[in-house]
Amino acid sequence: MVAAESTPSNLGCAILGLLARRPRTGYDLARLMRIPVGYFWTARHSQIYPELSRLEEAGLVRHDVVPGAGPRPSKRYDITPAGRAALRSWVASELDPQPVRDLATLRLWSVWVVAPDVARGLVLRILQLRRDALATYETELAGIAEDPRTHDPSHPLFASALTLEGASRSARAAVEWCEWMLERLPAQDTGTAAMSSSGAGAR
Amino acid sequence: MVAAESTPSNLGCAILGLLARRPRTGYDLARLMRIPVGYFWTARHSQIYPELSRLEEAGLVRHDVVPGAGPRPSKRYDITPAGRAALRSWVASELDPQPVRDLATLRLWSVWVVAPDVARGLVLRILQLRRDALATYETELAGIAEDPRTHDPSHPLFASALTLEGASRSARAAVEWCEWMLERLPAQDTGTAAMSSSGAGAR
DNA sequence: TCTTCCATGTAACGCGTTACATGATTTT
DNA sequence: AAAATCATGTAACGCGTTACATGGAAGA
Repeated sequence: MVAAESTPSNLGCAILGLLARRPRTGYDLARLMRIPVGYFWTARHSQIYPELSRLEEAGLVRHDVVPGAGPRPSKRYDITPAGRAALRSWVASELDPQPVRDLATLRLWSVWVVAPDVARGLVLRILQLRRDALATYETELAGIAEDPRTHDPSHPLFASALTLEGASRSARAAVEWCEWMLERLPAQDTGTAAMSSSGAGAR
Repeated sequence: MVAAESTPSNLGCAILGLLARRPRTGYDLARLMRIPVGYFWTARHSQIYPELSRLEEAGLVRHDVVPGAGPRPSKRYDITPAGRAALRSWVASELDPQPVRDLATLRLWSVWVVAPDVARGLVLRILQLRRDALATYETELAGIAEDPRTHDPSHPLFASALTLEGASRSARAAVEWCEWMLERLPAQDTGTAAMSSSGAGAR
């Protein structure tokens, strides 16, 4: 009844989701969109500032100016009741299947064109990336797991625990997959001789 | 030495990866970029046709005209030796960590703002999508698993089996995660009475 | 007769990345 | 003295999606 009611973009809803937890400056939001929201959705500050303007124009957020934090006055954004309603409606709305975009797997699709040791190098690199990611998620999950509020479905920590658990399981599955692939890609037993100078190993 | 040697885009390399397996028309490529390459990388025909022109200009693919297949003459594309070299070089090149973009998890991040039964509905929907995906991958994997060439690292089927195995494991992890979430989101025990007509179950 | 499949392209638009631009405070 | 952090914005460019455009053959 009040505003235009057009559902904001996914980015807009990501921002609303952060502001529903607590008020933030644009700079804060940009940092949080790397960690921890960046574990499943990323955005740069160059996207965030214009989006905040749009959300404000739609009446979903508002801001006041806090002079303290930075050198110049910062804008501290907060979600409005209309914004909260838009967020709820978005969470409950129909979810369509989403296209996947996974460069690592795309490369593996063509891994048959390279020598087995090069293939092994690629898999080892993917394994390293996934292990690093897994460690990050597990550390963060450990930091909140003790908190009993992770069991309260109406508390933000509940949702944080769910998403971190999902990220962990996904990364762990990827790590196991990489190890499975390495079993199928035996390290070169260097034939007979004449191969010691190769340089085939690392990049 | 021959051409400009600028690495083609990811889309270009995806196309080269398909053409390295066998010659195809643009239409064929568009279909394959839905299934099975679409399981980890998607592209529409409106992207593919211009990209084929760019690849041809760079000398990485060439085409001949086959009058048979369609109503108008079709262009049958094939990879050139330079294209094969570019593909090999891309597969072996340094792989950086890639941003994830997962709308389902983004929604779950804000799931604490909705009522538990709405949250359950979202998780059930995600579960359904992942189960469907898992069934697709497993069917396709079963279709090639018997073939001994899936064990030959220089055969395309080897790479197909790797990627399908990864997609399966990822989907299975997601299914198990959804089931884990459902345990934490008990179905509403409907208080006392007056709830028999709910319809809370299916979508 | 209508829809689907084969087959190829172009145009408009939106989202996301990279780079440009400025500048004070705090840490190294 | 230099670099990183806090803090906010704009501009250019590229990739991806949706829609526009055409049209013959085969099946429902």
